[in-house]
Amino acid sequence: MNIEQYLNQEIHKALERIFEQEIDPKQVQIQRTKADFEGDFTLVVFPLLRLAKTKPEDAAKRIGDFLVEKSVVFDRFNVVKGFLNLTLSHGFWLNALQDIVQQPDFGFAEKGSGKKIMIEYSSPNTNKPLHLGHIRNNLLGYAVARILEACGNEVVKVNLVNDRGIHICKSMLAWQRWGEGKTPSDLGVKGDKLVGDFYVRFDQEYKKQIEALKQEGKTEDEAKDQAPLILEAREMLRKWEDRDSEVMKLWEQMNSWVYEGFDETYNRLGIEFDKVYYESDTYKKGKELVLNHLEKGLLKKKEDGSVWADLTEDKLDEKILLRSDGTSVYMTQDLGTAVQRFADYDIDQHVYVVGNEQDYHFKVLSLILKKMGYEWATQLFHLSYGMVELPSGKMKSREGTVVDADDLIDTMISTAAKASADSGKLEGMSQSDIAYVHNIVALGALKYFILKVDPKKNMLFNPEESIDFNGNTGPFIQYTHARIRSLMRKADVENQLPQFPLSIDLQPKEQELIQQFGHFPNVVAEAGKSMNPGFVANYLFDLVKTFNQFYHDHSVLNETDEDVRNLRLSLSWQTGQIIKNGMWLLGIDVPERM
RNA sequence: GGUCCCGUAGCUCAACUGGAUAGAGCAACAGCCUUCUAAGCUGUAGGUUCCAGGUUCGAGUCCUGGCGGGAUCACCA
Repeated sequence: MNIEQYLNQEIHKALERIFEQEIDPKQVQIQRTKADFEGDFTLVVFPLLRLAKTKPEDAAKRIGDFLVEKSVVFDRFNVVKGFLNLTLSHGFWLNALQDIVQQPDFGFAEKGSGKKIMIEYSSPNTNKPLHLGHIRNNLLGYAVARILEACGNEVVKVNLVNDRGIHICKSMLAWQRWGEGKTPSDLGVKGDKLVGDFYVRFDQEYKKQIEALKQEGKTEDEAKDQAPLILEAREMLRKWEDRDSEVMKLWEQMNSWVYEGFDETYNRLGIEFDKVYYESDTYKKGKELVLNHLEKGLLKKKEDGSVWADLTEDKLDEKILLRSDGTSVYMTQDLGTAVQRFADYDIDQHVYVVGNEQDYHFKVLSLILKKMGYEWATQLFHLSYGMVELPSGKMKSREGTVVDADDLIDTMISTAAKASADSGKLEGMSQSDIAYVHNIVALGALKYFILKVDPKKNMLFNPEESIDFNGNTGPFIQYTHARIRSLMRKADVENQLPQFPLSIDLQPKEQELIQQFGHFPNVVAEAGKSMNPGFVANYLFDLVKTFNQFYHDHSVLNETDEDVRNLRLSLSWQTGQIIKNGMWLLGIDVPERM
């Protein structure tokens, strides 16, 4: 139990005694007191006026008198309008710190107390390298997975790779024709880049053919439909579906190149999966499910043989589930995999990290499953996130404005290296240690920059200005951690913390720090509930600011009063622990030095 | 056009989900390196929270209607 929960409980009990009746916990609103007012926590008395039947000020005073008189926790109070500002005793704060220090993993709920949750994220196409949009997806998915885990849930992280379809055939065909048999290692490029390049090549050649056909008098649509390249690509897809051995071989080879490239990028980003699904294995799933429900009369078949779900009574359109040739569409696959995953893994919830352009898709998905009678249909959660926009607008591959994930990471690392060299703080360290620090600082900057923004909002990314290392940034938080670790080394208390006495005066900023320590579990819970890592990011920034403000003016090592010195060392150590834990939730490493 | 999301300082974002005088960081200006790491700290300046109504003790937050931006409404995935 953290500080806020404890106070809530105590005050709730007191209120029931004062008003001699049961009180809805929702009416007990306790918040941290605003900086401009005296006090630590504030009780909002407006919701209680119906019980008190007096003016707000009088009710607040009555409650304040009672609390201060009956409990040693509350030292004094003041009343401003309907706000009861309570100041807690020093003893309470010191006890709270004592409790917090004794819980090494504090903020993290006990394992096994929660639900089993599957989270799907990343989900790339194999014909394009990862770009900035994927980075937001990957970072969000990974951070949310860790936060859910910290909230006591068992989490299964999965990736669904789109490795089939006409777009893959385009890359394959282009490579076959113009690739001269050269592999990624022959050319010295990443596999995913190579395949992406041939996808682009296909498109270029395809356009030339379309132009040529238009010169011959065909319409745009006819030209698009009849160009030799597209016909060949379709033929290749047919062969793929017939498991033609030559096509399969090519497909497997080119995919393996892509996966190698993806894995490298995932590694650099520091993200991972418990299981990878491939659409080539799952794309037929769902057909049987649809046919079953067709028999039951839930779905209907049109004259041409296509199967539809009628959602008009839910104010949505009709949705096709099987084409007239009997094949599955995207929705059908997702229906099938959802049913299978809930059965195979016995999960309670399923989170999909997918961009907001698919809001409609997921709305329909859970609606259809609900109509099919699956109780867990309401437990599908679409973690919908906004676009990453550039100063020039949206990323468009045709205009070459796509920000490539690997290029971006490279840029970040060289920027971090330069900033680091300018400061000269890493002198004397080995090259590999220095490279390690540059790497985690660069990625810390990138990850924090993206995660601090509310997922559902579109966000702006300016690659030219790159990312700051000052202010509300990952490196600022990492830097504070490095300084705290340095302090611990110099004080020689790394492994055992000194005990501090329980009778010592606390400075306001010291109380504020302890308050923030106690708030951390709430932040983690809130981040889990709303699947918003931004809560954690912004909390860490607040904490670090408070720490820096205070410690800039107070030397710990030169402190002669041993009690004060021990207390401040403890507060520093604790701040370092929370930074480490909090950044871990975001998937960001913290260095010992930087 | 229907539906969904967004609109907060010059810029990028917060605001503990209905609480007090809307806060940070960039950028600008003025200070602080004999002081545990200056990737830091302290100040100054910057606001009709898109507009208009409504709900109530209280609205950036909730409801209605506008305006602006984005997404989506495929036998693509």
